[in-house]
Amino acid sequence: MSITIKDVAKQANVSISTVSRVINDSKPVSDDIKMRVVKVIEELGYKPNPVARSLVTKKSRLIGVLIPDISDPYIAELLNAIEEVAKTYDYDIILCNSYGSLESEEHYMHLMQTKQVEGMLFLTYKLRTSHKNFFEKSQMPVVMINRDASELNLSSVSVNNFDAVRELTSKLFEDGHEDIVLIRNGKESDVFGPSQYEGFKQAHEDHGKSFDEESVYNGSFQVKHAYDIVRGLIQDKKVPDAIVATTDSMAVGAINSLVDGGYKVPEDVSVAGFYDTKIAELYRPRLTAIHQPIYDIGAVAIRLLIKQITGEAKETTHFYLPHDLIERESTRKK
Amino acid sequence: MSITIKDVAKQANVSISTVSRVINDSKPVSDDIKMRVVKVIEELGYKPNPVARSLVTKKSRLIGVLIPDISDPYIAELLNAIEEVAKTYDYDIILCNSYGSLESEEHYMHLMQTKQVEGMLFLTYKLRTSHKNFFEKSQMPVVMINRDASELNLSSVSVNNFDAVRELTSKLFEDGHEDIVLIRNGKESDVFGPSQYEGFKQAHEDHGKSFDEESVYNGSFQVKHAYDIVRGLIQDKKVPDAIVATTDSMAVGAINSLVDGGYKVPEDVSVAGFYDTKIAELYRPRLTAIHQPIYDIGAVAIRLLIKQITGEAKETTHFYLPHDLIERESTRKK
DNA sequence: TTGTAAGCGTTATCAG
DNA sequence: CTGATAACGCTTACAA
Repeated sequence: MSITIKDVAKQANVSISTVSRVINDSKPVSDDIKMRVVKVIEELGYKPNPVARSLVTKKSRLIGVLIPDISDPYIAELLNAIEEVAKTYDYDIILCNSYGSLESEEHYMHLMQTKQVEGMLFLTYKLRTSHKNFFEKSQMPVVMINRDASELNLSSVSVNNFDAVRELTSKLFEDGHEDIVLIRNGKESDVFGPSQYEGFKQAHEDHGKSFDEESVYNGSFQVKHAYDIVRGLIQDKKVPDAIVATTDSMAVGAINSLVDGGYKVPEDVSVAGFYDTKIAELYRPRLTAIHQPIYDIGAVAIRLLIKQITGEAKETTHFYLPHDLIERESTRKK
Repeated sequence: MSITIKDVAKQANVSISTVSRVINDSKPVSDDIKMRVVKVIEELGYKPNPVARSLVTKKSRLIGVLIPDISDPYIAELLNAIEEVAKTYDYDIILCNSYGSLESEEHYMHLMQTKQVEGMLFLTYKLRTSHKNFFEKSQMPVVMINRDASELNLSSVSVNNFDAVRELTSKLFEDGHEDIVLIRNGKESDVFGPSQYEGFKQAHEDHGKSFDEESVYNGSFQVKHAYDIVRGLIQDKKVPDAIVATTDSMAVGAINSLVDGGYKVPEDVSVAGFYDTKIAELYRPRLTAIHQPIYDIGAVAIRLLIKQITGEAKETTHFYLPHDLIERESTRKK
């Protein structure tokens, strides 16, 4: 039997409403009574029962975070930020890992509703109609990560993927590479796919290069996939000058494949990654990559969500956070 | 205004108790009434309010998971398992990331209590008295991960770290290495430190080698730390034949340091890791490492916890899961 | 400024 | 088998 507001009231010789008032300081309470109550609370070690509280206030102080893969280092770092700032606002996180399966996502979206989370952070590999429908129906505050969700009339935060890929590709052209291949997350996945694709194309245009659809490969987030794609390239004797991967681990997969096939990186082929997760610095050669302010993306997203929950933010907005091009050892000037 | 049990009762022309009964099928309800109610529930899309439910049943269907670092790949994989099996039992996870800070851990442990989680999974770098006190007071079911917690009278699951290090070190001796160094997580951290240390020592004894305290270095979970330790070794011209790191990323840090210092791995020095996380296969040279059934550890832990919650498991037990020695390219026979 | 009492949406007890 | 009704612990009008 835990100790309740009643116990405190009795012990302090006041009504429970008074106790409630001092807990929330929602209404004026005379100083002496307040002190008395506070003292009793301390003595008894009373903690308000959040469940009872939620029942009446309809607020759970819970935020749902729906992501496709916890073990993705990018997502892990995001989570660090989310968790940390949520804590400072006294919110807790309910974590849901969908493995990218739509079924799972749907399951969780409903769960969130019934669990009365106050808002949710959403990161998906592929955005679908059923997501859209859900967000429209449930009036729950949502912010989307790593994707511009203005089309859904949702707030979101990400880097500008178009610019990032364009910049990275351009840099490679400027370094004297002619034949560049893009390995991106499966065609299916259009999280940031479209604009990355466009950025890649744009860079060709910028440098007066002809663009060939064939130079874009659709991998997946799996390392092995990138590995296999490059192995295919080697077998077909279509090894390019440079490879842009839209994930650090895909870049690593590509490099491994190249090395296993007898090529040197960056001497024979330049390879660049995306995100700049820990492995970029850890792997040898160190990865040239687009650095994303991952922690900040998470932090901005959760703050934005909390503002929406409290009503401080009304309009939906999209935040683009700045990225950087970090040159390391996996690319070179020709 | 969400739809409640009352609405269903009214619509179906029964009392709310009847509705409650069909929801939980806690008591017999005649078939026709049951059908009527079910139908109304479907039509109205009624979902019981878990908060109200919790208030009366004192059950939250929430499990707290307290860990020191989400972005540690080992922990991320653990989380995958935890999350996945929790879902099948219809529990949700509240995730708390302490960054290894005791203060944070204490904060969260109390939070768990007030949030009425039904049980918790606990993973810490260092076990302290205040943890012990907490677990004793709160009668909450707890299972400890990666550490034998029998001394706290708590259930736990891990591999046998003593055996694992002993085996790995022995293998290195058998391969002809003489001078082996152990780089483990900081001395402070005694998660698995003591028994790993003992295992290392035991291997020396097993092979009739003299053991020198000096061959044990206390790093931290940080890659950089391992890197620096090895750099120090190089500067002091005390480069050993082989290095055992108690973490894959520490092994990578060690190798990087060696390579940057002009040594070849495994030609000059053999380096072995621990855990066998993704990077072991990704990095070149591929890491020789102790493989841990990480997913299984998580899965067993959460199942055990749930059993404790439901009362199926009464006794506290410690599970040792089997490990493997995976030989790859970062070590060699001399 | 303080207290009384009516909920919040369920489950559970107890009659019928 | 079914229906009132009392909790659960708290917030919040409404009175005093």
